[in-house]
Amino acid sequence: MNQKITIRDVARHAGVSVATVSYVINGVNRVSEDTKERVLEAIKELEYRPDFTAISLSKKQSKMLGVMFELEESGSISSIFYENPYNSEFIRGLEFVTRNNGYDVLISGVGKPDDYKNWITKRNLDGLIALGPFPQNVFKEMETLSIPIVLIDKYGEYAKKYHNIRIDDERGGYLATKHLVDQGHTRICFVSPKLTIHNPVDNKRFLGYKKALNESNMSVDENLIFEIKATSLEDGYEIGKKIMEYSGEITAIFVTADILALGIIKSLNEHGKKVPKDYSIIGFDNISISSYMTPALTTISQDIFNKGVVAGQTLIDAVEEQISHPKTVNLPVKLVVRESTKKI
Amino acid sequence: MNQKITIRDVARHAGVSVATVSYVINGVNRVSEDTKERVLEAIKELEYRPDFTAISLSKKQSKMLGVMFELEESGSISSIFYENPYNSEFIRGLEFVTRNNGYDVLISGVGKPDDYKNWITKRNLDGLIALGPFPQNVFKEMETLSIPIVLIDKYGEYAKKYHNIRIDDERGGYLATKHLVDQGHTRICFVSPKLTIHNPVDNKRFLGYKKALNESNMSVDENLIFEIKATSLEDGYEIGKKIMEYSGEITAIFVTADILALGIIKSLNEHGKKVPKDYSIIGFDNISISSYMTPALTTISQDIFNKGVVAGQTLIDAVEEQISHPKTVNLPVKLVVRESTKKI
DNA sequence: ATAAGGTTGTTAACCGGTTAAGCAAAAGGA
DNA sequence: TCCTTTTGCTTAACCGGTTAACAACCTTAT
Repeated sequence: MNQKITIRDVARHAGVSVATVSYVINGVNRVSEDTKERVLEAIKELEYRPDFTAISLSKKQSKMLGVMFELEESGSISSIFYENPYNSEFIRGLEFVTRNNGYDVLISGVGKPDDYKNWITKRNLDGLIALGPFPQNVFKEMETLSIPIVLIDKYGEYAKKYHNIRIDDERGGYLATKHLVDQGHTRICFVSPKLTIHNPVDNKRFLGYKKALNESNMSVDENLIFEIKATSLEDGYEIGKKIMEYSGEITAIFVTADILALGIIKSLNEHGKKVPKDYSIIGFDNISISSYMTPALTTISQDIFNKGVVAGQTLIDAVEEQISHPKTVNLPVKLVVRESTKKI
Repeated sequence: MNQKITIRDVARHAGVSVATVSYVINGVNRVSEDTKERVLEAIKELEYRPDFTAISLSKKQSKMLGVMFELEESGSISSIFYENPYNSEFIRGLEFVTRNNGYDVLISGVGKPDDYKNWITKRNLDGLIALGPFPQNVFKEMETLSIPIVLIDKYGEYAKKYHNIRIDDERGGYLATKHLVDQGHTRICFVSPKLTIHNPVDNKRFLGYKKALNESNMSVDENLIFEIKATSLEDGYEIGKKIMEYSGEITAIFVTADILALGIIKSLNEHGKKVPKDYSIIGFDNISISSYMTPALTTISQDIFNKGVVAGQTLIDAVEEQISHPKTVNLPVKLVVRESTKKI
């Protein structure tokens, strides 16, 4: 390979010192128009491209942001991460804004306790986005990190220390349930990951579910709460079977992720049940395929791309010290009625 | 932040020189067991983590691999990239192997001609994977790059200079068409991106389509070739409308991507047509949702995760100089029969 | 005329690692 | 015994940038 062009080559070519070249590149106002032009000329002629690695080392910032989420035992990024287009769409929004600001994004998972800290330190990441659920202890570990952190869809005490981007989950839960209630349903399943203190997102949605029921003088029937292990097609399918095994009456299902709805519907179909004839079903997220399924899925829509954009912008602002105090952004949700729900 | 622990801290703490510490870390066999132990001890005590940035600078290798693909005009990564789970699944396989080898992967798009070269140089990427279609001139540009390159699903003269991972596209096209022919179909649509010299993948699949028809004494009817612009739900939907507008007879459809099939089916349904009653449809790729759609999609399956793994391993081998000459791997395809096709 | 300040540029240390070269002491060979 | 190797460790230059400190020159004010 032909030798790499360095800042020293440029300096020599322009007849100035390396410092001057550096100043020109960084827009430091210490150089005369005259020399600035000569330097710029040299840069162009030599096709000089500053080396990020060297810049990182001396400036102690890498122009790289990390995205962290749960990891499989295998050490592989959870297939669920990729299976659910929600995450892909988020990343797309994120990269849109980071790219336009000269940042690259690195994706990793939370594996062994110390792993991701290692990763952050080694790669000199400038900031971190925490996506998806992970064990509580990770948050404790995070405190020792000295880079800005943006949490996605997190609630709780620990979350207060960081920046937060989330949607109005309670309202989402409420809108979904209300829609079903308005259509005359009274036996409405709630399907979500386990409702624990560690899962406040779904707790909030559950709160909305409960609120809508209560408003119509109904109460939560514990038998209608179904728990999935992970947000995947497979898990949706499995929970669909469970629902089919239930002996009581069910006329509608509220699932906290569109992707789960797909799995559930397959299950129902295999049992000879039709949506929305036999069951109304409403999802959450409004991923792109939702409108292409048959039947098209009624769902609670959130602008996931935009969520990624806001998260990215917030993190960059924090990294570049435009903001210092923890900032929380609440994004709106709305009901999108399609074909999977109908009046009873 | 508490000062970063550097190799000099470790050296001081262990009472040796930095060189010795470096040798210990890199397993250079020049250090006595005794001092090695002291150094290791110091590393542990101080929780020292070598800085990749510094390593990159001096070793001139970044332990980062790039994934390059087409870019939207907006400068954003093509939404299609994320919309099609094919790509996500590939990346998942890729990251599985890179992660286990200490590499991180950076994703970018091909934007302005010079853009991605800039990116590669600036980030000191060790290797590159080229995914998805891009303009011919990019390949010419690539020649000036001095890092190993792995091409995914590429054919043609230019491809011979690089490593290639692909599947047996012709056989895929053949199997799909043969399946439909075996079921008694004679009026079979072929839906794919434009068949040009720049799109050899779909050309190969078309060859298989043609071969299967010819074997049964049928010939290609130009009217049954439908062209989509991009591999997206939206484009599938649009082409579905076109198919509905066609006045001649059609009983089956072969699409070169599952995601397109979803869009087409929606279109058909809106015109009151049912799959597989009115139309048999077969896809390509076997993405995860294919088996969860209604009807479940008959398709040509390729192991996309594995494709990512093989691509990653090949690139790493090339980077680490385990292989020098261009290597080509052909992965198998197979027919997966589900519900979207039936005997006429 | 001189001090003070602004403008434009250079020198050299530094970021945190790697590694060629050098050197002393121990081991091996004649 | 003396010379050559080997072993074990250190010194210092280097990777490609940034930036504090300094210097020379040119204005302007007093």
